[in-house]
Amino acid sequence: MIDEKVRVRIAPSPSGNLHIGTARTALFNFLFAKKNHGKFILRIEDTDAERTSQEYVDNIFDSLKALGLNWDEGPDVGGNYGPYTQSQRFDIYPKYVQELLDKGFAYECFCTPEELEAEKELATKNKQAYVYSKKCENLTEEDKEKLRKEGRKPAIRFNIAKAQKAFHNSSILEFDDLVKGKLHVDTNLIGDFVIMKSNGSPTYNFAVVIDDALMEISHVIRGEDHISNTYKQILIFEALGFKVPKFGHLGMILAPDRSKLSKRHGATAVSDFVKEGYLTEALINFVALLGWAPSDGEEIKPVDKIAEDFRIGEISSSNSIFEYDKLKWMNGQYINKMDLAKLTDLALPFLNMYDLNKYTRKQLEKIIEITREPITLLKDLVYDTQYFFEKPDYTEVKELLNSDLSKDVLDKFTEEVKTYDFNNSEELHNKLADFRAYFKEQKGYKPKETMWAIRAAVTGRTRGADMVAILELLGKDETIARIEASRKI
RNA sequence: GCCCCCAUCGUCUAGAGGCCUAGGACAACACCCUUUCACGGUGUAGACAGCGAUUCGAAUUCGCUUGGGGGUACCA
Repeated sequence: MIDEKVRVRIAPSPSGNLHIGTARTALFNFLFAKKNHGKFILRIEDTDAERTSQEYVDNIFDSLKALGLNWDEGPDVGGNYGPYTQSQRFDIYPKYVQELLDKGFAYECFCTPEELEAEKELATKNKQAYVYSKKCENLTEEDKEKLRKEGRKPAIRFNIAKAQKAFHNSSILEFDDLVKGKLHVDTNLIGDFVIMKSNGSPTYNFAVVIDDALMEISHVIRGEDHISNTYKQILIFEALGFKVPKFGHLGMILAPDRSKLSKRHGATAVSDFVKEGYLTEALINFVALLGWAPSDGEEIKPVDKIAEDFRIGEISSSNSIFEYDKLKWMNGQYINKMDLAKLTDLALPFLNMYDLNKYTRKQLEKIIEITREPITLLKDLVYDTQYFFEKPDYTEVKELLNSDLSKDVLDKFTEEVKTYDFNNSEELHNKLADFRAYFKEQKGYKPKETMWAIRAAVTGRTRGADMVAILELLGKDETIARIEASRKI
């Protein structure tokens, strides 16, 4: 149990729709906050105006909400530490840049992109690690004045060595990661990085620190791609006299081919998954299992139950591969357990190519109820419910319908069905059972063979929902019409 | 190139020196149930990357190798 005031955040950059990996990071932050009675904060990091768009901001909001990851503070709900959108915080950064400049932990750099590029090329040529040369570190006022007259605008760089020396004994910087344990790096290998661009906007590593410090973030839980940033950030926290938060780095989610999960692997954004018919409940549950395991072995459980059982130190520190098989299985589980009315609401939009007015709401719910079982995605419903809305297509079952067995069965069924009461499902069920039994005894036809013939005639399929329910939904007239149609092919 | 992280069945994982002839889940396969598909049930197959070291004893500790991932921007 962590006793101090817990404040965690998710800080997505709106340069794309909410990625499933970001959703997982958000989830773990959310779980950590819930478990420790802390606050979960949403901050939008839109410093890079070039790649940012409002559409993505909206997508992030909607996706997080759909997943049930509600935030306590954020751009829309506000809070005492706002604004929660980085671009609206631009006026607060210069003050801290100046402080770093004054303390000697930062300096102006007039290097041009070309000069920097040359340095890098030289390092590569000599097979050396590239580290910024610090050639602007000791520029005199005259030098700077001269450069400024040339029209050069300086960027501000952070002085790694100076900060390291001020707060640590050696050049090795170490921190205790919440999930990975002790992590370290030799700060000599970190170049003096830019904290404020020459155009006056802060860079990511600088803005995060200021924001996290001012928002009093206690624990930073994020992907391990940020480990190398952590060292830079720790040094800034220290140089500014801020309390350094605890860090926890999660393994990454990889595609089945072990590369970064990207668009070519299919859906990557939460909204893409939803469009394919994944339930947000299943998505969030599945993603929780990537790197974390429930103590009771019960894998299917809602987020609030997961939160009770969550311990950050038990998260796996390795990467995990995103396999769709288990997600699909889990989605199927959720589809079958979900409240029918709710599921119908979610399913109907997927069926908008059909004339839904053919049926009452009650009947539509019935259709969903009897077709939900074998599906793993909501969009599977399109195919599986087709014969309720359209005339059957017999091409797949032509051979079956023309078999002697089918002819026998349908000869008799055509006559018998006229006597059935379609408004009495129990009777219908019994009549069909008798019908199967009759052919079993008389001809030795297997029950399923008898049913195949009927199913094929009525739906054009050999697989599908419960026949009794199908017959009821279709009604006597339509059933008879379909059987007659099937006999003419 | 350099730096960092990681390493149990195909995949997600349990496992924190003897409970492990390594457990579960998904996927696969077989059988049962059954009006089909599915669900469910039962079962089969399937892993401690390799090599050293420590120890009476190692999946669990240490080192090396290999493999995978990440970082190396005036992107976030």
